[in-house]
Amino acid sequence: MRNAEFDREQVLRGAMAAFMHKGYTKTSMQDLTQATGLHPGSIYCAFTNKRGLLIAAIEQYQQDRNLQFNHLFASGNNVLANLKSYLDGIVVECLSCDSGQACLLTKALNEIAEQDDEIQGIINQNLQSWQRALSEQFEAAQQYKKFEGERNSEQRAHYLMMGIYGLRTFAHTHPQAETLQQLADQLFIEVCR
Amino acid sequence: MRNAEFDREQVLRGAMAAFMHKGYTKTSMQDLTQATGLHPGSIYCAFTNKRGLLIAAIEQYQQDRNLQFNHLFASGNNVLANLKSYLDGIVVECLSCDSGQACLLTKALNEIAEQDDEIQGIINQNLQSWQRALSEQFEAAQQYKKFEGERNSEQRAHYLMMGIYGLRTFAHTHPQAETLQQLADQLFIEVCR
DNA sequence: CTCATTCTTGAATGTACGTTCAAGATATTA
DNA sequence: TAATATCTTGAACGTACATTCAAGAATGAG
Repeated sequence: MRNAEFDREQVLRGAMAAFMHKGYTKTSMQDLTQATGLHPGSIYCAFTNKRGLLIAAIEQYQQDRNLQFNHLFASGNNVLANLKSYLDGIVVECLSCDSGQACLLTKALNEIAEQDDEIQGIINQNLQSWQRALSEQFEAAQQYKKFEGERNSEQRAHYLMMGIYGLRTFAHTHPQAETLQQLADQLFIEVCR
Repeated sequence: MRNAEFDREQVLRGAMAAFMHKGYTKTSMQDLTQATGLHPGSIYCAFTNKRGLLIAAIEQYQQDRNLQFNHLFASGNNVLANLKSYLDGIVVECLSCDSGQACLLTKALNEIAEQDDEIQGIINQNLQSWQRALSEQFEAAQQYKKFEGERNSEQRAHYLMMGIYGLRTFAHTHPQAETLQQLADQLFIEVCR
């Protein structure tokens, strides 16, 4: 008989930002009411829990990332150039560390790992789907370039993910454009070898 | 007129384990009294704070790691073989994830980053010294093998650190020996190219 | 043995947090 | 417009936490 007043996506992006900035545990409900513009009661009505809000935020994060990913790789050809752009984008993201622009998935993974099986499972699923998407790109890339190495697409995806995880952590201690860019370039060369 | 009864190193290793397992924020004082065998009052007397205990634990961690590192690389020759062993050791460590065997430095870095400047600084210093140690090994390695690539030792150290960070995170979602070992092998090949 | 000093103990304290809920506001239906 | 259903509000609640402190125990000096 009456619709919710708030914009769910906007609320979730606010929560996302808060969780990414402070981490799950250190983000208080007060932080979240401020970040989402919702009062405690509304949050509990809509998401059950602080934990439920995190889960919903992760879902939204994944959806946003998927859209962005698909958009970037939409152009049928030039797969490797797209991959390079993708990596460069991550470097830029690491540098714009105004408010701890980490990946929500890995941030939550590092914090919750081995504590909350359900969330762990959700994150794993999302990272798996990311891995699959990367694998597909490497598969497609083979039509444009014959790789020297004898690794399959999944192994390349694994290596790239490892590199991106590492790049993000490394950026915390070395937030310099040239250093990060050089690492990303090297990573790109290596993963396409 | 009276000496402390507890063994400082033993206490700090207990605290280390607790912090690595649950993360700083989620480790309660109760956890810490259990992990260290000390009562709250003693902890506050000896380390001022929960935060002070973390700082002391990080210091101890670094000292332990340094010892281990120096021991492994003590043999004057065979630098590259040592490096390989070092990486293999990390893989093993990632797999023995009984109780979240992460690196305390990166764990704290991911959790505290941009929140506590002093701790951030301490971690940065420790990671810098690790980087220097790795650089030195690559420098020494040049006497045994001429690298193809035109990267300097510092750049190789950077890349290796990125890889190790990434490997540790990757292990959370793929705790399988062959997958991790393959990534470590690939990383070793790449960093020595 | 006695005293002085230091360390240990763990219950008590204040605070900050996640969560609840009943009253109020608003929109839709008839 | 009246009735009803739903959403919003934010103060109040219980709990769990980091921290304190005063009393007790142990050590070394004289």
